[in-house]
Parts: sequence; C-alpha cells; structure tokens
Amino acid sequence: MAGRNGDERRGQLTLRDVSEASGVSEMTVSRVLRNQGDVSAKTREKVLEAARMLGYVPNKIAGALASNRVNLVAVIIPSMSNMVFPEVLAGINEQLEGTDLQPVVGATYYDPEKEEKVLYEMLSWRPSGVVIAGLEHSEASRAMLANAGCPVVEVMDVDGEPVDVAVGISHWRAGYEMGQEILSRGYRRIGFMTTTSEGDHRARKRMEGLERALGEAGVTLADQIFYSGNSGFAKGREMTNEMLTRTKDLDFLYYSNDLTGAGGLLYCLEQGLDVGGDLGMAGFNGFTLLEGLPRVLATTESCRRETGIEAARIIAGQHVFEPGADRRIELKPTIRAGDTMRPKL
Amino acid sequence: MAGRNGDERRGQLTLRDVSEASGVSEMTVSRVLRNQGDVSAKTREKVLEAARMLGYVPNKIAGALASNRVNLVAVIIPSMSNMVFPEVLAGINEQLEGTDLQPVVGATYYDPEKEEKVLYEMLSWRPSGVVIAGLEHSEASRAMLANAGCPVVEVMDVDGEPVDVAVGISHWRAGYEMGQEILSRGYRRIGFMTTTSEGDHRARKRMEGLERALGEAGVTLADQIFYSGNSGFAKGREMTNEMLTRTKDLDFLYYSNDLTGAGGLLYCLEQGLDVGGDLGMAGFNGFTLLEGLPRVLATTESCRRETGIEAARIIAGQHVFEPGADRRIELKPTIRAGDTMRPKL
DNA sequence: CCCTATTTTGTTAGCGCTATAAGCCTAGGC
DNA sequence: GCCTAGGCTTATAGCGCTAACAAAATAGGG
Repeated sequence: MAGRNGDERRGQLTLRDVSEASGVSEMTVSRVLRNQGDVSAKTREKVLEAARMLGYVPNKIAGALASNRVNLVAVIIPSMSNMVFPEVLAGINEQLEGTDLQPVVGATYYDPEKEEKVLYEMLSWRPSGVVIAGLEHSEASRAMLANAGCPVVEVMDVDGEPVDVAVGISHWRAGYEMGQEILSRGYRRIGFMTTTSEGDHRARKRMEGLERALGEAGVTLADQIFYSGNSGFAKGREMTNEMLTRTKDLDFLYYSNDLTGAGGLLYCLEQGLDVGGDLGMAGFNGFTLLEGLPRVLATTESCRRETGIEAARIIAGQHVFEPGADRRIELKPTIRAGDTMRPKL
Repeated sequence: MAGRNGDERRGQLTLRDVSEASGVSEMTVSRVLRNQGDVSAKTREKVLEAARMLGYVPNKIAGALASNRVNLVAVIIPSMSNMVFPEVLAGINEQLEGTDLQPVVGATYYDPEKEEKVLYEMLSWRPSGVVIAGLEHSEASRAMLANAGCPVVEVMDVDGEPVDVAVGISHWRAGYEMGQEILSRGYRRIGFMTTTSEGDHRARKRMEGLERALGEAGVTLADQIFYSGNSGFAKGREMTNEMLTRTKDLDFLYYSNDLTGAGGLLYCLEQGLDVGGDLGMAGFNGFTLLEGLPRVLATTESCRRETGIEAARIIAGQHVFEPGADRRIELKPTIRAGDTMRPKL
C-alpha cells in the first residue's frame, strides 16, 4: 500500500528505485547523490552505477521541501526585449555559475500590478534570493519583499530607499554628470530625447539630474521629445529629423539610449552636420556592440553586467555587509566622450 | 511535537496559520486559495481576509510535490549575451503570459557538457515542458530529454531528428536560398564571414546550404573568415577590411550575422565602394533594431520570436499534433533584399 | 579477543501541501 | 418523523526526499 512507485506513476523514478537496484537504503542513495556525508567508495560506485543505469534524476521538489533549501534565485525585470535587462541577467548568470544557484526570470512589462503577480508567483517557490529591477514598487510588493525571508536586491537604481539592498548606478547623477560634461564643452542649446516606457523612473531621474546640471548654469532644455515603443536606429533618425527641423539652433542632442543615439548620429552625418564639432551628441548605456560606428558616440557606461554580478554576489552570500553600513552599492558609471563632442573649453 | 510551525521556523507562514486565523480546516483554506471546489461565499471571504492580513504566500514546493504538478518550463539556450536567444525567450514569455506557466532559463555557453549539467538540474524540478536550442545534444542529454516525461521542444533548427518536437527554420535552406538569391543578382566572387561559436551547427548548416547553392552554379566561395568572440560592428569592419585587402575582386560579402554585416556595410560605405551595385552584401537574422542604417542590409529574417511563441504553444498544449504528422514545425524565413544587392538579372 | 572510537549504513519522522474519502449539515419528498 | 440528496467541510494518508538520530560494521589498542 505505502510507497508504491516506480511503476504506474508516470514511470517516474524515485530514490526507492535506485535503492532497490543497488541494494542499499534510500538514505544512502541520497547521500551519494548529494555528495554529502561519508559513504564508502564501493557503495558510492554501486549507487552511481545503478542511478546511471536507470537514468534517475533526483526530484528537487521533494528535496527542497524536506531540506527547506531552494537553489532558485528570482529575477524580476521589466522586459526581455530591451537589451539592457538581458545584460544584467547575463551578469547574474555569470556570477551564479560557480554556485548551485539558478536564476528564474519573470517579466513585468513595466506594470506594477503585473510585477505584484510575478513576485507573488516567484516567492511561492521560496527562492534563495530575489533580484528585482528598480526601487519603485507597489506597497503590496514592498511588503512581500520585506517578508520574503531571503536576500532581496533591488538593481539598476540607487536613488531611493531599498527594501534590503540596492545595487546600480544613480541615474540622477548620471544625468547630472552628463549635463556638466555637455556644458563643459561649451554646448548650450540642448535637445533631449527620451523614452517614456523604459522603466520610467530611471529615465525620469536622469532627466532631472540633467536639468539640474543645466539649471545650475542657467541653461534650460531647448527642446525635448518623449517617445514610446522600441528604441532603434530608425526611431533615433526620425526624432532627430523632427527635432532639428522644429528647433533650429540646437548644438547638442542627448538621447536616453545608445540605439536611438546611433540612429541620430547616422542621420546627422548624412546631413553633413559637423558632429563632434558644432553639434555634440550623446547616448546612454555604453552598448559595446555599437563600437564600430563611423564615429564613437559619447555615452555613459551604465554598468549593467557589473550590476548583475554584484547582485548575484550578494544573493550568494559572497558579499558581507558591515552592520550599519549603507546597504546601497552605488556603481560608478563612466562617461565615454567618444568623438561626438568637441574638446573641453 | 508534530507540525510546530509559524513561530521558530524562519517565521514562514503555512496553511496551518491561515487555517487557525480563519477558524476553518487547512483543506478549506487550500481550496479557497486555489479557487477549486465548492466553498461557501462566507467562508471564502473569511479565509481570503485572514490570508491577506497575515501576508500568506502559498508554498508551491509543497503544493507541487503533493499534486505532482509543476508550472515551470525549462528553457535552455547557449547564451544570454547573443541577442538572438533573449528574443526567442521573449517570444516564449509572451505566449506563456496567458497561462500559469513560468519559464526558467539556463545557459550552456555552447558547451555540451555544460548543457548536460543544466538539463539535469532543470529536469530535477520536474518541469511541465522543456525548450532547448538546437538538435545536437550529447547522448546522455538526448536520453534525459526522451525520458523527461513532459513535452520537449527543440528550437531554432529543423535540420535533423528531434527527440520530440522541433520548431524553427532550416538553416541549411536559409543558406541555400540566400546563395540562390546572390547568384540571381549576378554576383560570383563571394566572400563569407561566419562565427565559429554561435551554435556552431546552425552556422555550419547555413554555410553548407550556401555552398550547395553556389556549387550548383559551379561557383565556389572566393574567400572566408571564421571568427570567434562577440559579434559587433567593430568585428564586421575588421574582417571586411581584412578580406577586401587580401582578396581583390570580391563582388559579394555574406555575413553570418546582421551586426557584423552592419559593421561591414558602414566600412564599405566609408571606403566609397558601390554597395548595392558592384558590391553586394547580406547579413543574417533580421534584427529590427538595425533598421535605420544608411542602407538597408539584405538579410534573412530568422523568425526568432515566432519560434519562441510556437514552442510555448506546444508546451502549453495549445498546439495539437495529428498522430503520425511530422513533428517538425518549419518556419519560413524570408529574405529581405534591402538595398545592398543589385537588381535581379 | 574484548572494548572503545570511528566509520558507514539504516530508521524514523516529518517538510507543507493536496487527493481522496468520509462526515456533517440543511433541504426536500413521502 | 425518517430518509436521501446534495452542498460544504473535515480527517487521513501520502507526494519523494532529507535531518536527526540509531544501529551496525569496521578499525585500533591493550
């Protein structure tokens, strides 16, 4: 009656099957398979052989329940199709490589309600850690994160209060610093093109930082465009054309994204504009795959991979915080001037 | 002694806690939370209220073990950093949206041994389905897939025998058709640049198809370069320079990737070459984010998102195969001539 | 060869949930 | 009032594995 398995039940193999095949107890098989505790070499060999023969694959569901340990890391990002997030994920993946942790990915599509649902779903697997993009979440989400009972790392932003730990760059500062950079090169009539959808908060913070830097020099944005939809070369061309047409004396174009920036760059070069001289241009992110454009677009390297790596280190317990220390890890983005800005004054 | 929980054990809430708080049995709570079976409106309300108050999140580990149902889909891809795979993943994600299935991603880094490990790891969660890139796997991997006890979809290639189902384009055919296209436009001295790492098999199959098409017209490749490392504009420029330098009379450059192709395109334009006239060029994949280059690069649209969508449909049981039908779903890539090839003869 | 220290193996009792069957109501028919 | 039907609720028994402890086998010392 009890424990019948290994036959009718989907033909799923259990420890019991391996145990019977190798003539030792289930516990010993378990030990061998987890490489845990002392087992004699002879027994180990016997068990491994039997497991191999049968094609046994352990059931982690049962294992996790029994041991109260789950090797999954929940990763919650806004979207898969914006290159930025897979890059963070790649960093996480890379760092988790050495450990036995596995990332599980969920997408929120920039929707707080969807985020709540995904988070709930993820937490119901009792993961060993949560990595979630951004610092802005619904109240319910924050409550769930606070009670998750595992490390929670909010990534890609440090301008705010994290639930537990935050890793990323300050987008406000990134905007501010690029603003200063632009001014330091003598540009004053600045046009800004930004997405409304890409994590909203981060793009907004960059814009606020930018405006502050300009404001301190008594400069205001000469023009701006908010777009939605995918960022690509075509979008950059189109917006650039529009902006240059309607606002005549611009001397700098700042894009919230390298891809639109690159599109704009190509457009301006075709128009024969003096890019890197009278007309300055900059993007944001530092996508390496763009290296090789006719000009190197000025940009802010946003440390995406490093963010992922650092987040994973925290989850994996490889980063220890001093008690009382700031639990925000602010990575330093670097501005790459490229050759689309004229020299400093 | 038995069942002590809800206090010392990490403070993790269980059904028992909700049950006590709402004054009904655990079973009833379980029913309410799963929206399953008949529960009176009054009880339901009481339970939901208690769960909300406590901030209870169900434990799917336990649920999965008890019910033998797991809502995870294992997705195994070579890499996160090659744009192609996140795009397939995005398709999967999109299609799974309506269902209660969740993708779990693992990367193999083009290493069959690593693939074996990741697969083993994934299967130990007893997922509801497996989506894995490519048709070439180690024998052990194939055995695991065959015994997975769930739908297995091999994606991005249909040139071979799938374990269960295959979804994707025929890379051989893609290469063959581009070969024909190139010939039909009167090009004869063709240089080919391809990666050695990107899924090897698929790039190889494209090359074989290409060579066959050329061979049928008595043409052989005039030159070729195999590169490894990341595909980007810079790599494309560099290779193009090298190839054009060492082989003088090339009239067509075919790249295994749009990104390197785009780099080559920019290079050739700068050199003042007659791109789209005497010199033809083509890439592969159809990355939409590249729309907006000075010329539209000819390419083969490789149906990445559709592949993901179709794979997810199969896993979700939304695609029913007639018994005996071909279990390979061959998506039809389309050649986009762009304006980097001269008109057909 | 006995006895203890150590290594190796086995037994027992759940992990938190759900399937199943059983129980308890309230209605309704005779 | 008795009995059955049905709606709602609870009790019982695991799911496949591992922690913790118990037992057996082996090794070592006198």
